[in-house]
Amino acid sequence: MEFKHQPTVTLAEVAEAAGVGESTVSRVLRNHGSFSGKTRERVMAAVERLGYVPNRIAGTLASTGSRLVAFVIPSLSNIVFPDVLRGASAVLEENRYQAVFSVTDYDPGKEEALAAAMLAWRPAAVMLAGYEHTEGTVKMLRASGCRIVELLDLDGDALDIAVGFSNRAAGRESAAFLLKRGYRRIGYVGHDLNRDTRAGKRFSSFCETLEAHDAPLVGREILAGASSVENGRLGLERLLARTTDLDAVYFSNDDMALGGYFHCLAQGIAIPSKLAIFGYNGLDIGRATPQPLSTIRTPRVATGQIAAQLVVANAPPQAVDLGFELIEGATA
Amino acid sequence: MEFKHQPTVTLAEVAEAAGVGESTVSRVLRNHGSFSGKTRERVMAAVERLGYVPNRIAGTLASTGSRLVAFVIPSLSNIVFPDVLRGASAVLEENRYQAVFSVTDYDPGKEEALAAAMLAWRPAAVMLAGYEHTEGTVKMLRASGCRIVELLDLDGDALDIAVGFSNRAAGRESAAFLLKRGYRRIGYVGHDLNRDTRAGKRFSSFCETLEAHDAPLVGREILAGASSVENGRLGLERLLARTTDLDAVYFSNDDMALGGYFHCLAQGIAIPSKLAIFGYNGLDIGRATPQPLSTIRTPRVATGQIAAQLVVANAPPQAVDLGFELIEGATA
DNA sequence: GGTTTTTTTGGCAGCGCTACCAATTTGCTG
DNA sequence: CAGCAAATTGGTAGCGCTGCCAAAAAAACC
Repeated sequence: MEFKHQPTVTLAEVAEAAGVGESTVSRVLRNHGSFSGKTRERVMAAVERLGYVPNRIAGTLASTGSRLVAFVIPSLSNIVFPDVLRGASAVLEENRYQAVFSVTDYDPGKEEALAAAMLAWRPAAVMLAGYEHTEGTVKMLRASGCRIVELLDLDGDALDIAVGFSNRAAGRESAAFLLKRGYRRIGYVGHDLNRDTRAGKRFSSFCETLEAHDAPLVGREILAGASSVENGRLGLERLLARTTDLDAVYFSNDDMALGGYFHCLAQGIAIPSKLAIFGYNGLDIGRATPQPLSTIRTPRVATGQIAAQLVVANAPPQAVDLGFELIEGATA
Repeated sequence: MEFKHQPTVTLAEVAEAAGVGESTVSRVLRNHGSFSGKTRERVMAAVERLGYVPNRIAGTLASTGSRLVAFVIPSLSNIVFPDVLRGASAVLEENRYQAVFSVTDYDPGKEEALAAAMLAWRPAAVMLAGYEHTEGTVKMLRASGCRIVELLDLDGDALDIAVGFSNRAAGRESAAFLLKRGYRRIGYVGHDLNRDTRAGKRFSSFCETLEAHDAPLVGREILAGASSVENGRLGLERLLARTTDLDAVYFSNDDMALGGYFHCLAQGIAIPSKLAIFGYNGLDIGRATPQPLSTIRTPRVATGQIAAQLVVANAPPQAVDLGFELIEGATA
């Protein structure tokens, strides 16, 4: 079966059927401008009768400014981004905006290509992760005239709107917490940092903080793939095989940390007395493990919500710091 | 700062700058129709020079059929749906389609409203979860003339295309597996089944299978909220408090099952000798727990991929069964 | 060189809607 | 009931692009 367009009902046909002008139908449907009660009823009756569905493509083209919001996100596997989308989509739906998205796989080149494709839809705003974009991407976005929202990072200069928190501060506070608890021989298990630059920022300020307190990082294990529970488990296993006397390990995020936690459970390594574990993100699952995971809870859903609200309200350029919360947990 | 449209470069301006006609620019840009090599170069040079970004809104309006694919999904918290989106978006991006989405929160009324909003964008296809839609939704979709893809369920009649697997079969096989292992006093812990009808189908065929083998369900605990690790833990705790001598528990999905698993770990309940645990979904995390989770692995990403491929290829109506895989694991 | 083909090109009418403006109707005031 | 303001309507020119058609240019052929 080849695709066949149904004969679509147009606004003009509704106008005809209702015995009014096209612009009147348009006004009624958008509830914009003035019209009498009976006109409204006649139009609505015709709409109902014909099963009219407005064509937003045509509407958008004719009017200035669209109600599309474009998300260009690195991944859908990392729960962070579905969470952001979730927060944003609720707000956007309420305001009759439509979300469109594409996934870059943490590849800046792909980000540029996808951003270009997105701009072709003339969105009201483009939402991106963080500040690291190619020159081409920045130039394009700037030239597009649409709002630009950078999410989940505040360590840098925003192009327009930024919503999130400081990853550097998160790394710093994580380190400070471990030091305060008396850990001195600290290691790191993480995933590919070149791609996930926010994890990279956390890691570097984590290390700096350790050094500033004369307890430099003792060992690290960086795994090539994406973050995952299995990689966390594998990473900790490797790190422990190589580095002795570790008393705490910082993970690039909770997925990885849970992997490490499971490794300890499986190997009978006492937590936190023998080895402390600290994560990042504050996933729900970390609250339900036998020992709650020590981590930093990030405002992922709120980031999406606030970002969407600012776009809907067409707010002035600004950086909104939503902060984060350190969860002491029981693994560190 | 109020939103201000930049003076946008149009195709007509590019044509002017390149010294060719509008249709020639259009042909070159879409690589469609014929044009000479030098024309191509001149056009591309002008595009580059002016920083022209095609307007897909206008393009879609002018041509027949759009390259938008609409997803109307129940949730972004349940990893199932991000996984489906992930699979689909890769295929769609390769084919220059654009994904748009909205979230129903498992509310059929909201699904209807959002589907209507989606149709206003005249998508090439609408992708929905499962078969349970309101009469209004079905009528609208049918009338729209766009492709309809129902995902993750095959127990029912497809409107057009369906991609997924049988949830009833999954429930049946889960029960058969537990019975084969010798468990006879089996309980269930699940989340709200009215909303998640696919979980409901699994549960009912699970129960039927147990009854057919003279080992009817011994107890159940249904939690009001969404599925989550914490609810799974809480659910199992409640069920155990009420029902004695259970030897196995079936969970509505892996999130819930992990919660149950953690409860057992925390309470020192030996798995599987004292209590067996069986989940559903086959999340990666279940492979990394000290004892791998016994579960059914569902082809979530593949569901998205295949669905997208069928839409892109404009395939005839069909139901594609991708099956599932029973993971024996070590918890049952 | 003169045709006949084939390839390349430009013009222009929409796609379905919104924004603007002018026309019409209604409501009030004195 | 004239006289004017306010509320309601319809007409229509685009929005930026694609698809069709006919014209022009290039290539192929006798």
